[in-house]
Amino acid sequence: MYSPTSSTSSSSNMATRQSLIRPDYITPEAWAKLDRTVQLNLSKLNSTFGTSQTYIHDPQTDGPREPNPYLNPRTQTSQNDMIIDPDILEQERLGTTRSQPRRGRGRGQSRVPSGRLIPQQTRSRTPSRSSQHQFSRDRSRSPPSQLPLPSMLNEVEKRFDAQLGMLQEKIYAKFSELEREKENRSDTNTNYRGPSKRRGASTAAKRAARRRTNHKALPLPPDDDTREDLRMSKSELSTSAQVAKRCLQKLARNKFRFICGIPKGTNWPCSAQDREDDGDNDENEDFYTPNFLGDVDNVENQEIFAAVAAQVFNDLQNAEDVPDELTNPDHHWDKSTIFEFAKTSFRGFKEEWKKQPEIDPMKAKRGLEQKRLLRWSSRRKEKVKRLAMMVPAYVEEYGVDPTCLLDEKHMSDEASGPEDEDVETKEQWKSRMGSMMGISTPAALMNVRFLETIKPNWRSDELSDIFLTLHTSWWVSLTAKEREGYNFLRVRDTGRASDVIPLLAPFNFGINQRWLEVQKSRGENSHILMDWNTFQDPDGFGEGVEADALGDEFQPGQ
DNA sequence: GACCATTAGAGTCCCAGAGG
DNA sequence: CCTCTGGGACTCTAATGGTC
Repeated sequence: MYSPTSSTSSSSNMATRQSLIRPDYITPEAWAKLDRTVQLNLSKLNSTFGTSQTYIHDPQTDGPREPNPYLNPRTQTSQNDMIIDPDILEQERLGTTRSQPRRGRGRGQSRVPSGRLIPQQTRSRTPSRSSQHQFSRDRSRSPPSQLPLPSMLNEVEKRFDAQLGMLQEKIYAKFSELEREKENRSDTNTNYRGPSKRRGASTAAKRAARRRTNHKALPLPPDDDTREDLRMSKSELSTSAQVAKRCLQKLARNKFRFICGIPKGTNWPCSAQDREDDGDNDENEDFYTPNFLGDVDNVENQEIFAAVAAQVFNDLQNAEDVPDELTNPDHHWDKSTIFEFAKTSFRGFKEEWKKQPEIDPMKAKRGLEQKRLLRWSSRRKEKVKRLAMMVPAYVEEYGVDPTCLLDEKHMSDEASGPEDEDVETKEQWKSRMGSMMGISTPAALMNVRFLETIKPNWRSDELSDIFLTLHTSWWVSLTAKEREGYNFLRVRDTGRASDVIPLLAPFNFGINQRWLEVQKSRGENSHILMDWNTFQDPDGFGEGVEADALGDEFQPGQ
């Protein structure tokens, strides 16, 4: 790239003779005080990264073949490591010139002049222009090119044309999108005076426009603040946007599994190598394998995210395939949204991958424990719902309302397997449960499943009795047919108990005081038990019975 | 970003009833 | 008798939010 200070002359005289260009961010006073060398360097930087000063081409000092660098950016794109700022070409197409700094640019970046080339840092394999300039003296010692100058120029021109062709495709695609946005605007705003549709569009853009006419319009990028971006966190989204986000996330997740060839319920491979060693190479070689040792920034993983984004986005190009949840024009999402969702899925899959015994035995064990806790938790919640249904009957029979006692944390747990499979196998456990229920034949055992009730040691017999009364009342209320629907048999009083302390202190009467004394003497759970024995019994229960009896002459059990 | 607990929702299993 | 459908209970998966 030509710059005012990149004269072909290498003599120091030439350098000092050159007109040094003061960057406009340095005042003339400050400039005058600077060392000549510093001025030269700043001048070079200014010319390389942009200046607002107008440079008039002087054939006498610049040479007859050197173009004015700021007149036509296309003439400067013969380097592989440079790309054209798409906005520039877009402006050229529109015949407009940007006179204001671009929106969203930082202060320093806004100094970049219109029409300059921007370094393509991520792909650059050759030193940037500025660094080449800095080492121009070294370069001058390198052997001269074997190509004569006109051939070199032709070669450069060819490379430029090829690169420009690709860039134009991308730019016109973007431009077409902008056009579509304007079309949409013009539907609601008849005062729109933008370029007429299709005029000047390339063949590619026209083809794209024709394709679009057959497709359902996808959400456009937000042009104002009213559209909800599905990348926002769930709590920040409206209900409909949450539904859309869930839908798109699911599409990304399913596509992720699909292109990796790992259906739901299948373990993720430990590595690509393991997968190859697994046997059917022909089958596996078509699939991506995530690198779970890496994170979301890993190049291999990013490739997968990009593939997921591209394929999901492509799948949604047909109107028939777009789920209703994703057709709301008030929601914004695009390929980058799907890319982000693929990252989210990856994180989940990585956790899943880690929970394999061969990857992390401890985590695998913990994962199984988590699943068990989840099952138990959902059973406790279901139990509270059932007991709550029987409250009216309880009130009718005993005259007191037990609703305040019903909390999921205070329900006893029910296990569908042995406490420790290393001590007792599942079959042994089932056989033991069967014998307690009077079922001993293997054939009969085949058809039943058991839930072993675990006695919570912290709970008093009085509170346990109330829950049992409610539960029995619910069970009796069912028809024989309904009871048959519950194919789990509950086994009580097996001796299995738990010292797990609920994180919600019960009413005083609900506490097993002997257990509490032992726990307090140990001291290890004193921080959890701080507020235990501080909740006075409600009317009709525990000490509340006496108070209630004095007031209402009521006795429990009436 | 890892880890964990919680949550929503989908999947699975079993059964009953309707209809051919 | 077979198939389909719907419902309930239970289980599992994946997302989410909070904390570190």
